[in-house]
Amino acid sequence: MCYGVKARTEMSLRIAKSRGNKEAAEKLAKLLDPFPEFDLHYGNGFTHPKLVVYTDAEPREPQLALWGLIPAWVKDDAQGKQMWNQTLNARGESIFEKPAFRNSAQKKRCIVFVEGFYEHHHFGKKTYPYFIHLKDRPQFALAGLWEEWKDKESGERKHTFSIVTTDGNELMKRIHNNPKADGPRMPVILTEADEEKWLAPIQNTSDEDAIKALIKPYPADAMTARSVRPLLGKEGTGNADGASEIYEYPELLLADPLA
DNA sequence: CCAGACGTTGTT
DNA sequence: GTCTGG
DNA sequence: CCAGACGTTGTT
DNA sequence: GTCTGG
Repeated sequence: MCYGVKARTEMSLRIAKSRGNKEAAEKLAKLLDPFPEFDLHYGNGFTHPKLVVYTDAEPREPQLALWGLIPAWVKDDAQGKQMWNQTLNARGESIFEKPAFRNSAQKKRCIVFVEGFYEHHHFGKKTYPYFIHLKDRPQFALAGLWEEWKDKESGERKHTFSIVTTDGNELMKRIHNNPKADGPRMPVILTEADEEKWLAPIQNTSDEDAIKALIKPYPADAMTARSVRPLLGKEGTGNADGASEIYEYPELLLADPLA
C-alpha cells in the first residue's frame, strides 16, 4: 500500500509557512536544501525516504522523519532495518493493539502532507502505475504514527514514521487489484478539520474513540487518478520530475479501470 | 520459565 | 518493552 | 511491493 | 512459473 508518494519541496515549504511561521519555513528550507525536486518518493521496502511530518509533540513544527517506523524497543540497527521494511504502513484496525504501533497510536501520531500517492494496477499480465490525488485540494494530510529510536551503540537518534491504512474505497477497488490481495486498501486521508483531531492528545477512552473514528476511507468521488509512466526498471521515471504526469497505455484504453 | 516475535502489502 | 508459544 | 533473472563451460 | 534482489 502506498508504493510511493509525491511531496515536492516547494509544497513542503508552502505548507510549513501556512501551518507554522516564517522561521519554521526557513528552518525547513535548510533541512530540505540538499533535497532534489522529485515527483516520487518510494515507500517500497527498499528505499526509505525522509519526508516532512508534523507530530502531536509539535504540531506546527516541520520535522524530517524516515519512512518505516522503528519501535522504541528495537535493540540494534540490524533489527531496526529488518523491522522498518514491514512498518511502512500500519493497519488502522489494529494500531492500538500491535506491539510495534500501540505506543505510537496512543501518544505519537503525526501527519504527512502529500500531493498524491502511487499504486499499481494489474491488467493482463502487467502492472501499470497510477497517480492518485484529490480533485479539489493540491495537497492533503495522511494519518501517520511516529517514533523515536536510539541506537545504543552509536548514540544516534532516528525519527521514523508509518502511514496508517484503512479499507479501500470504490476508486481504490478499481485500481488496487493485485492478484494476491485480501482486499483493496488505502492510506487514511484526513480532511483539513480532521488534521488537528488526529494530533490531539488522548486522555481518556472517548479521546481514543475520536481518533479511531478518523480511520476510515476517504470518499471516492473526491478523488481521481491517472496512469503514469513506469516508475521502476529500464524505462522507469522513478525519483524524477514528471513521474506523476499522465501517460496513456493503449492497451489500457480498451479496458481502463477508471473509465 | 525462556525464546522469539513484534509487520504490511497483495485479482481477474 | 511486552506478549505468546513451547 | 515490483523488476529481473532463470545457466554452463573453462584455468590460474 | 517462481524465486531473488532491490
